[in-house]
Amino acid sequence: MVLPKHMRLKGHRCFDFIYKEGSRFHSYSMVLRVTKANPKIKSKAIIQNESFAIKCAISISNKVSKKSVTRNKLRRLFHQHLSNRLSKIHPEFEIWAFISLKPNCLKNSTSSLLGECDKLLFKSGLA
RNA sequence: GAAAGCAGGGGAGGUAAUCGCAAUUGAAACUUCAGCAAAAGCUGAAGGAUUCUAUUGAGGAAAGUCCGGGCUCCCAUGUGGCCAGGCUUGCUGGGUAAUUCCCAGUGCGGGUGACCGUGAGGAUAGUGCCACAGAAAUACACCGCCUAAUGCUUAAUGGGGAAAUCCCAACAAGCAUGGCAAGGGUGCAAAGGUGCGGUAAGAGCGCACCAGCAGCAUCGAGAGGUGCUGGCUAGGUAAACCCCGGCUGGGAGCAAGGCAAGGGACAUAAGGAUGGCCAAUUAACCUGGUUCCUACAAAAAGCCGCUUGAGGUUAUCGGUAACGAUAGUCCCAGAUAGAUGAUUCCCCAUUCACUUUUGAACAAAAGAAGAAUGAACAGAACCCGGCUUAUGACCUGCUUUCACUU
Repeated sequence: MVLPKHMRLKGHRCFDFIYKEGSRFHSYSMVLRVTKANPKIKSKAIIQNESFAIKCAISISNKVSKKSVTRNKLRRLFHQHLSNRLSKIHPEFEIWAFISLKPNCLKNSTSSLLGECDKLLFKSGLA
């Protein structure tokens, strides 16, 4: 299962913004960045008359694995997990979240990775 | 029956269900704009983080980015020829848009064979290099072999002489001049190889066979094949320079490039004008601000390019084949922080254990309730054609060798 469209983060400017402004939460095998949304940066084409949601993105670099198959599997795993956890939450304003995996994350099993992800989400106050 | 060789097929099972994602078609509602209308509203256009419906949704290598193109932009460019430069370009003929690719052959090498491999012009155009070793590497005689020739010494023996330490001839031995390239040794390589003859010893010196070269005849479209004759033939390296033949505008790559919108504004940076004005502080210096000049970007965000193409597929014809021609038919991913996933039951397939029958046993056949598994390599990013590398189970065809039976 993949994240639905309204929960995805898009556009290069958004990522630049979150890299600069986001508050960071570290763990052994990943980094979570969270900010409030910056509506100025959003693409003009998108008209915001919807209820606010948490927008997520995941970055898995080539250093994690050179094979795109394993990267795809990790991405799908995280997408499914995040959509299960965060789809029911409706915050008062829009929040952007961004998880980047560190190169050593393949040493852990998938269930422990998801556990780490839950801890970080709790730490940041999202869940 | 066994062991092999070659060529293919086929690649997360199913016209399954539910949920989810991407693209597209259609419908509905919504939003915006325009027009009409007194108003409610109606009509038209556009839009997408809405809803519903339908269709489609990754590979044989999508990979490596090693070649060749298409396409796009920049630079150069009148046309033709010659020269220079560049090219791992190099047996022959064909195929292709093109190639370092493919097909069919030739030569050479490997295999009992089916078959496989092949970086296959020139070393007699020239220049260079060949360490170490070895006497000598484009030239030789260290060891060795030889006394036929010439010279010298000794000289059995024979002859002459009255005799002599005399003279003549001379078997044999030794030495020198010389002959040899057989053998030894060195080395990747030592003046074609093996054998017989021949010789003082040897040597293509002669002969036979083999290798190479040249000429002639003949077969073939050609690379080349076969036969005859001749003389007797000097290692390697051209991925050393080079010679010969062939080909050849250069560069960047879809983040190519184009369009729309927006704009020389705001902001930033460095300096100059020994400029003007203002401030600290009256003048000069200095510092800061402002003005003017210069540079830079936001810009990888929207749309196009973008997937109808040297396309797939079927039939017929031509061709040994690669491939080509004609006709019919089909439309089959197009994302841009980047879509293909998850769950479930049934069916199917394989394996395991189970039952029955045949059977001494191994095993074979049938059966149906059950369990496990549904795989390896691997993920499109402008598009094609090749090459290379990775890859589990299964299936098909042709051929070879060996063994057995008839």
